[in-house]
Amino acid sequence: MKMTIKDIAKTAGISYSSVSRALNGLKGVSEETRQKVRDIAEQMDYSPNAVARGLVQKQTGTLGLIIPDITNPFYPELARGVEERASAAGYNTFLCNTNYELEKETSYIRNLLEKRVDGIILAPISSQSNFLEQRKRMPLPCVYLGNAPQDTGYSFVITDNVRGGYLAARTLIQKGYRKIGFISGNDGGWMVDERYTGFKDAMKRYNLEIKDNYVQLENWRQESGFEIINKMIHSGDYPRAIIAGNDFLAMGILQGIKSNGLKVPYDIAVIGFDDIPAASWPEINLTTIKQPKIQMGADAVDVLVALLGDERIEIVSEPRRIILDPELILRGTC
Amino acid sequence: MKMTIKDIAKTAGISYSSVSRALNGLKGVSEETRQKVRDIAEQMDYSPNAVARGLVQKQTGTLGLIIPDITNPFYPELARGVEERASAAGYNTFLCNTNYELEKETSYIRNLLEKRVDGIILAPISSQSNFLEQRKRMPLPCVYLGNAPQDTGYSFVITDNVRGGYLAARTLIQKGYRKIGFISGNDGGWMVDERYTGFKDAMKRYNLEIKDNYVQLENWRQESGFEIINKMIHSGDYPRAIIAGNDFLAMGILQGIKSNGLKVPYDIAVIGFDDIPAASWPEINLTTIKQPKIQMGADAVDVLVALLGDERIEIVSEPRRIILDPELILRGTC
DNA sequence: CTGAAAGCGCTAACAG
DNA sequence: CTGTTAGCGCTTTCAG
Repeated sequence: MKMTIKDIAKTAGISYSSVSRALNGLKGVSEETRQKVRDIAEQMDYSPNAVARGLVQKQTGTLGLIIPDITNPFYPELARGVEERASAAGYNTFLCNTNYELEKETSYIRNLLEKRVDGIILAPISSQSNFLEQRKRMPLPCVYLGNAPQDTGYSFVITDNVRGGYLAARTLIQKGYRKIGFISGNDGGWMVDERYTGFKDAMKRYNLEIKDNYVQLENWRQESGFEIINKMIHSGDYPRAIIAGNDFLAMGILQGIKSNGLKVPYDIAVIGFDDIPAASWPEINLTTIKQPKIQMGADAVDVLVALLGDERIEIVSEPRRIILDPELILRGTC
Repeated sequence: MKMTIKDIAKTAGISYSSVSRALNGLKGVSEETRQKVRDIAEQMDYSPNAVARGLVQKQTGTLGLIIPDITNPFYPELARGVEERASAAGYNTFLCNTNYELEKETSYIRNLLEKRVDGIILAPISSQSNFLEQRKRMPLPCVYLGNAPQDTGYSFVITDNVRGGYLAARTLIQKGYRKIGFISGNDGGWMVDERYTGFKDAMKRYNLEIKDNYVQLENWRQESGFEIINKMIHSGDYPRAIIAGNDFLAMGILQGIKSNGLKVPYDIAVIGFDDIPAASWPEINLTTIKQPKIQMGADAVDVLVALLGDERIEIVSEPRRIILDPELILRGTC
């Protein structure tokens, strides 16, 4: 049977509050009893009940990570970053896969609320994601990760997507490309808008025109990249360089280009976003704008923990906004 | 402030035990009061406290998933399978990344124990993984996933690795290859032994010799695949076909072969293991032995839930052993 | 059908 | 330094 603090107290012949003190390293016990208690605990293979503790302390030492799909290579690194940092900070992480379904996202939030997680890290699907818009406020400390509303009062950790878009475009422009296209998924999130804004900024800055038919905002499926570029090429009027909304899409585009007998980057250059692991494989070798994914995950935890700290001392904390720098990773596709 | 069952009771003017019954759909309340309670709960935005419930029921509705590395493309699908099924069964999943460190695995187990998870799904690093060997018994329902000891009394879900190894070898042999090598990581897990056994079986069955220098059991890093094949090729005596311990290694081998100016499969054929997503990308196009990863994850949850069911009715359950069929996925590398 | 009461395992005042 | 006591929010007998 599972041992409790009372069992220890009994065999030690002391009160169980003393046991609690001893085990938790609180002052108010002699070194002697402390050691005795520890010995007994060890020997009885005692395992403190975090559930009971959570009930009284109103802190569970757990947090929820909500992501669209762990199977999408962008998210594992994010998850790794948060899990690692969370664990180091004494938190356990609930993994929640929404499978891109808004409804699941909502139900997970409710679910995590019931489990009384201390906070939530949310990598949202789209801008409709926010619980907050639909109901009142998120009733729990929450930090947006990767994709976030910058104007509402929420904490977030993102990379500077505007700058990323700008960087991508500028790189292409400086390499001499003039006819530049932009192909991306469009889930109604904030991220795409930001990246597109950066792209537009650069084009404007260098007095280049953005042709409407060079811009396609559809979805994130790889095949969709294939099809779009294919259609562009067949139309006879296609850009000399393309910025893809993420690496996955870029890979589809790469395949589409090659399947038309064209060469990358000689006929069409491509630059992706995120720098998923595969981008660095020799077979792919994709130039891309890197997001520091593990860092982002870790930072999100730091932000959340800080928020929790504020809350504990009853401060209504200012939202913390962290915007990390993207990095151009030059490889073979541009 | 957070509402409790008592608040509801007060505003409804009834006892809080009735509220509990009403909310939990237990019999013993009139439809009338039940509806009233539900309305109030809804309107007060009541969220039941799973921690408190967990304390009394001694079930938390959570489970732990321990894996080496979510960043390794084999695991996300496993994780997806368990998370999805767990969620459907009413469980939340703690994600625990051991980063291939035995010590972390052990500390996570202790940690999960304290959190009073209902059970653990363990994708172990090596055969030393088992808590069980070191201490007495895993003090909690546990199912091994992917890599498991078949002789001890534990439940597990794996694919038939012996058959997988056999399948890989037979495929190669039937295609006419005679000089076949085996390159794999060797972490002291059971999986590699099983696959190698299958390989040996097939070679024996077809009266083929296994040359010692064609077998290299080192580690799982991709570069290691590159280096090993490189060395083999330079030695002048190299196999005409290679079975790789997993797809990642196979990719390294592929790169090594190409970097030597040799062609796949004409000069050397390659067959991998697992069928990670990248294996199906046109740029990789790797023939491989597929593990039904999502299925495995889901099955592991089913097994665990069954175990928990047994436990609840105080049955010492027989270990459940699920061995799934691997599948040959023929692509371009053999 | 409903209420009262005990208690899950622990922490946190409060006395001594 | 130590023990007593009162809950945390809920489920679950046990009476009524």
